[in-house]
Amino acid sequence: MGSEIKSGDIAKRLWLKSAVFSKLLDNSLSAVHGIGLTEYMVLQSLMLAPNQALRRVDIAESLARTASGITRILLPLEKIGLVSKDVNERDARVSLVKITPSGKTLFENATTTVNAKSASLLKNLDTKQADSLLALLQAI
Amino acid sequence: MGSEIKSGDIAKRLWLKSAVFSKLLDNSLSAVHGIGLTEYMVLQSLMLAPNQALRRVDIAESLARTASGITRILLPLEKIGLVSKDVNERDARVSLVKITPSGKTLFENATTTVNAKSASLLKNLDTKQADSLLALLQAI
DNA sequence: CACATATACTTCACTAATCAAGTACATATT
DNA sequence: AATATGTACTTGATTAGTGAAGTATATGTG
Repeated sequence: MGSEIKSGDIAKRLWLKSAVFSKLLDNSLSAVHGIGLTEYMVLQSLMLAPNQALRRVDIAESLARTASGITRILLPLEKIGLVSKDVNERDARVSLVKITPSGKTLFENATTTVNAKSASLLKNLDTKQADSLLALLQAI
Repeated sequence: MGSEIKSGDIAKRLWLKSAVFSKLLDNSLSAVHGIGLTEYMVLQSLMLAPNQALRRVDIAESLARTASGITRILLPLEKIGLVSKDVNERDARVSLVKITPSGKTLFENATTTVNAKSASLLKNLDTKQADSLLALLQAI
């Protein structure tokens, strides 16, 4: 049953490539926009959300982090005004997070950086291969 | 130029899937074998090396970590006897790392766990898709 | 309604990893 | 040979993230 072996190899490659990509993307984002990759991903979750607001637990869920991790990430983001707190009238436990106009602007600019850097990291792949890779990553 | 956008999506998916996979693999390894995923990857680097010995800088390079990170990872691995220090007569700066017999045994067992867990995480993919994904991850 | 259980979030203590500085040794240059 | 530069590694301070415990609020059940 060689397919298990192959699965292990896929997982290890995924681990390694992600480490390389994350480091380079993180460096680019920090240098140009002053936020890290995880912070960027938080902003993206908020941008994709209906009303551009989410509960902390939902951000955690969507990024495979813990609630406490999200609490810590949001502190500086709020301090520099990229996100803001919003109350939920139905449930006083939740403190909704909303992306601010300046958060949106920064996100759009940062997205340009992420896309450009990613393209340079994936320059070995032709269009068909890139489509295929994206589809496979979405399938798993 | 939509290909940049796609590249960004690939990078983000890679980041997210790797987080999910790493967490689950790490949990399985810790529970069953008492080592983390990074420690497992260090052992793998040593297993694949000629003579099953490597310099710290080479381990760091092969795993996309820093030298100081490797120093810290090796401490407990040496303490529990999975690796051992070896001197290099040509160059007194380097302290070679060698996998021990018990390190080899543990690595073989841990590999079974990694492969099984990975296969379960990739069960959505058929053989052809898995081949394709592995090839693409190796190409980038 | 009262009470048990569940959920959202935060805080504390800890872990894994980084970067920068320091030490020891090696290699090249003069 | 003396000195400068480079390389391998370690250490101290810091950062990002985790897990467990605590607080506050909500929901379901006798």
